[in-house]
Amino acid sequence: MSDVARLAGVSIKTVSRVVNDEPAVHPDTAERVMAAIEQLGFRRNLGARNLRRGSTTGTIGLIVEDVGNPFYSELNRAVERIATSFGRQVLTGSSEENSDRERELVLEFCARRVDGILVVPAGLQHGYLVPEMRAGTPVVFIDRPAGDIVADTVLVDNLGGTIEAVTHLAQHGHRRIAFLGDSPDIFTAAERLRGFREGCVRNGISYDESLVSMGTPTPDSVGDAVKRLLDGPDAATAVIAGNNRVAVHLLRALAHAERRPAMVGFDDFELADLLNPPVTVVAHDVSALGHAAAELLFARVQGDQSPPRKVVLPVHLVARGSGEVAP
Amino acid sequence: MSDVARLAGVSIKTVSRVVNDEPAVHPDTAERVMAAIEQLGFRRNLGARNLRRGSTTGTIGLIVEDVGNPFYSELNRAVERIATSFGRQVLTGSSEENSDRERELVLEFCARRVDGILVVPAGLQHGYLVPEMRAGTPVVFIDRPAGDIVADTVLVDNLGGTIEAVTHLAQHGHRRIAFLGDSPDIFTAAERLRGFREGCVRNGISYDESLVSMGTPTPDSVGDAVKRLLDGPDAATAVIAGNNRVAVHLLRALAHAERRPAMVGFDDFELADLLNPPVTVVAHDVSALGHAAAELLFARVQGDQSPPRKVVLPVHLVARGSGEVAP
DNA sequence: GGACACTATGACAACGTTGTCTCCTGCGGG
DNA sequence: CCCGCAGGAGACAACGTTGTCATAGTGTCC
Repeated sequence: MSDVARLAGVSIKTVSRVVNDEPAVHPDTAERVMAAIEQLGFRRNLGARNLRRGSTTGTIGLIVEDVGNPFYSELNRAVERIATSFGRQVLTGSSEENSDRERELVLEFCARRVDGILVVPAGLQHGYLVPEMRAGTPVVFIDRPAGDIVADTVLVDNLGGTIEAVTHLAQHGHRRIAFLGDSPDIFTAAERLRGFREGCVRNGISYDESLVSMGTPTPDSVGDAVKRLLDGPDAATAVIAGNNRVAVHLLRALAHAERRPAMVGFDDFELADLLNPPVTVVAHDVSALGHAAAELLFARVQGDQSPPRKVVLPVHLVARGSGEVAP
Repeated sequence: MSDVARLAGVSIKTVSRVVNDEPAVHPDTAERVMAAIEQLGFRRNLGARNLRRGSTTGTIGLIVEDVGNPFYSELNRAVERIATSFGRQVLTGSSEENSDRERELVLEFCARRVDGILVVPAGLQHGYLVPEMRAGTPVVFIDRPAGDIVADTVLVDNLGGTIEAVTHLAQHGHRRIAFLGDSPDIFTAAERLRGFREGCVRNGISYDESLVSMGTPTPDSVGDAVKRLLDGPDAATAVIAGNNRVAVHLLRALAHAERRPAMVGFDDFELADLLNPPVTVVAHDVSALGHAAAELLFARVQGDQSPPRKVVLPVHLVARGSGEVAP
């Protein structure tokens, strides 16, 4: 900046005025300054600016499990859209479902003085956030609630969605329904399992623990579960996939099975309608999730001091075929 | 920081020494300082630190067309992985295939003094980058080359891949092959079209322009093209989808067609193997693309001054069924 | 002609850090 | 007893900006 000032023959403050479009600069002077800026390729240092102004940094942080997972990337996109409309940039990070990594990312973002943080929490302990939140960094939890603090949260109706899935299968005559879920440490997985149990109760189906398999989904783990649950005289005639990754592994495991059970997945996914049979899912609007969370965050950024809010977005069952086959 | 200093009864410089793990601080003093830090919830301001040290900001920028597209989110993930290994954070942005937006994002990132930029360029003019690059911000182009400057670039073998696709179809007896591509303004689309033409020549097929349809893929545009190209006496018996989005729309358009042509897609996608028939694709390793680009960028960040490099990653045809049906 | 308003500009401090230099204290060796 | 040296700590400037205040010049009005 001082280089520009020297070249234009003005003071550094005048350069500042020009780059900030402040009034009270003579057009001729402004033009000289602009020319100097152009010539030197000057670009103002936003870091220094933010430091001096004590203002916001114009960035927000987004932490998800894995930015490469289509579910989270759609979320990322929705968040980015809102952030852009508020003139903010987005710093992203993948926690890899590891609470230490989550913490590290959050604190790193705080040290960078992001204006706010959106997080799909991996851990259950968020006490470390208290000082940051007290210091004025708003935090909104997405898809899963905070572990041990009260904070803004946006969720989907995991319970209701899974109940709906069970009911749908029951209405098509299924009495033995299996449930394949992610690790029960994950809120959504636990909640959906709860919904499964509740759904069984409501539909007069006796809840059978031997038809439940929970755990981080891998091709092998899901394949084994399929063998175990869908074989034998007491085999399940229908199966619910607890999330999109379970669903993918399940579909692959079933591809070469002789007898295909009815199936409903939680989370919609691309091409679900083109499979054979098309996959019935409990769908929810991931964009809306990101949208709602980001809107809430920016309300906080702009000073909203109301009590922490908890938003639960609706889900709806999309019947495509796989869930409508008889036992 | 001065609050911490006051509380601990030391100078602000000593606090600095403690948070930087500098030697020559008495253990007792350090402990007092740590306690004060804990009590006040102090977190050092990285912006101020970077300003003072004149060092790197510890961030890199990544600009893609759409962070929500699985192709780019996988890229994002690969980049993030390398960035993390170099202790950097990633700022992401979606250009939406708009060159003005691309420029805006790049300049914004530069103003934030990112250590380097990875960009899937939307535009063809990159002269605006020259001052930034001269000022020391390395830039690596991903998936598409820079328009009018020489710069590091990582591409995939679009030409070879499409030739391979045509050859594959020709070997299965197809003589009338259609090509559905994205807008020809996009480098990869143009390159693949060139590969299509070259593939026809090499396989003794007369290149028929009426079997080509280029343009931003939408369900309607692809649906119309399908009707036009796959109907009538001179209809194509096989079709090549120029990228993953064309492929998805194409599959949907073909789902209810009476006669299904053979098909090969460029870009692999999840569940391609589970469709009926499974989709043959020209696959490439998106992670490797991000990996290579990020590695190259960090080499530059760390001072590599060698001439700009151009890396072309290989592709390979994955035969799954849809490309092996006879005319 | 002096008080006043207004325009255009600059000097200087401050944002929160850290690098450099200086200072103080205690200790061991001559 | 004095000197030098090392460990521990602080004063101060500087990073690149911008907010505040001051200043000089130019009309304008009574």
